[in-house]
Amino acid sequence: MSKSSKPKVYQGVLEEVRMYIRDNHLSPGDKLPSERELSDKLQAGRSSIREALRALELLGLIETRHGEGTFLRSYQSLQSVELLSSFILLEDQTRNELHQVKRMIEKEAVKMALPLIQEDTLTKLEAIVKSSAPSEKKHIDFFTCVLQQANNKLLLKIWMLLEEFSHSIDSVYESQVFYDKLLEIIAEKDNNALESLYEQ
Amino acid sequence: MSKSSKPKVYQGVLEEVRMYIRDNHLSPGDKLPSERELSDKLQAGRSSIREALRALELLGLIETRHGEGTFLRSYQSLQSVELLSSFILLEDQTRNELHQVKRMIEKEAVKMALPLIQEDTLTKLEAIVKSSAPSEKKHIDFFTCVLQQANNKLLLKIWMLLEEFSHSIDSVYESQVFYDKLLEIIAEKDNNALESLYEQ
DNA sequence: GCAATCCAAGTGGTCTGACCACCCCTAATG
DNA sequence: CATTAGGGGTGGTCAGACCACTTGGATTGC
Repeated sequence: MSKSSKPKVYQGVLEEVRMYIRDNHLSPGDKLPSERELSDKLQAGRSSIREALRALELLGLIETRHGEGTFLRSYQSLQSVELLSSFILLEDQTRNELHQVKRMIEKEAVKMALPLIQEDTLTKLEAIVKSSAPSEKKHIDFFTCVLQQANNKLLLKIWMLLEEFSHSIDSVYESQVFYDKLLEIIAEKDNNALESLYEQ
Repeated sequence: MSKSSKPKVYQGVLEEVRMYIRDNHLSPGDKLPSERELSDKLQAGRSSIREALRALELLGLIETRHGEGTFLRSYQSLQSVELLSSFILLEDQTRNELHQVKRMIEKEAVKMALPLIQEDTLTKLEAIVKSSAPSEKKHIDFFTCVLQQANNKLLLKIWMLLEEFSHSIDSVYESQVFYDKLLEIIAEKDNNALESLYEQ
């Protein structure tokens, strides 16, 4: 007759830990009680405690240091994004969609970076384009640089993940002419030309 | 002399499980090997297996049914959203990045969908915009529809993920005027106007 | 023959206790 | 006084034991 399943211990632990953090006003960097202590206080087996802590760790909410303890951690790592993305990509990585999304991000990254690009970055990009490296490395170097300028770590991370996956699936990169034009567009900060370049 | 810490078993298990899913072409709903079987195959204690599975469960990537087994699950919602939001307040920087990326995807999704949008979809969007639903639901409905038309499941998933994060943290949505204009742009399939609308 | 029932096997859920590896601090050592 | 050895605390891992729940086939009763 029951509809909802029995709550699991580790979920209760998550709740308790959260309250502990709130009630003790813990800030990033502060230490949490040890696993054995939590096990004691919360009346739960150490393994259940660990299941909860491991989950929090994977989410990037805490950090454990062997021999030292478990510490609260500021959430900026974007760690969970990485994991989630990789599983999302597992499901149906149709080449076309992947390629389309990646290309879109690259285009928009350039657009974001445009107002922020300085002379030195430009020379750096130029060097990359003119180098004799394989087109794959060239591509990665180029857009890594652009994305850094775009000043959005989240976007950078997403792009790197897509890049990695696309690398293991197919390897379609742009032509030399493409990069030349792109460089020109960046130098002149021409938004419309950028759009047209990516139209094709 | 080693600098990087020893990799933990449960992290290896995560990797293995991911590969297992890929190599066996598992789809959402399919069953994973039992904990004991994994423990056997991967040469790891059952508790380590469980730490990995619990983490995946918290992320909403798998579902475990007592007495039945563990199943792959299509990404629906983070079990952990409340955790994330109540635990840590995202840094401003990250928050902005999130918002920026999400907005960018929405814009590009419209662009992708433009050539594919039919009369009936347009009426549907119109209904959403004119509805009296809270702006949050309106936003989600609107872009879910757009993203479906854009015909790129990957982008849809990425967007849903971001939307969920953003939802638990801040709730800045667009104004009514914004949607009206957007609708008009879609009706007229005006790419340039779209860019300008999103400039601000 | 067919339906209802029961039970054993398989699975997740949890706890306990035992080691190991690692970090830190302190007391003994030189 | 500096160095070192050791002990205690902490996370990391494993093995084994139960329990609770689901399922499906064997058994039973009609």
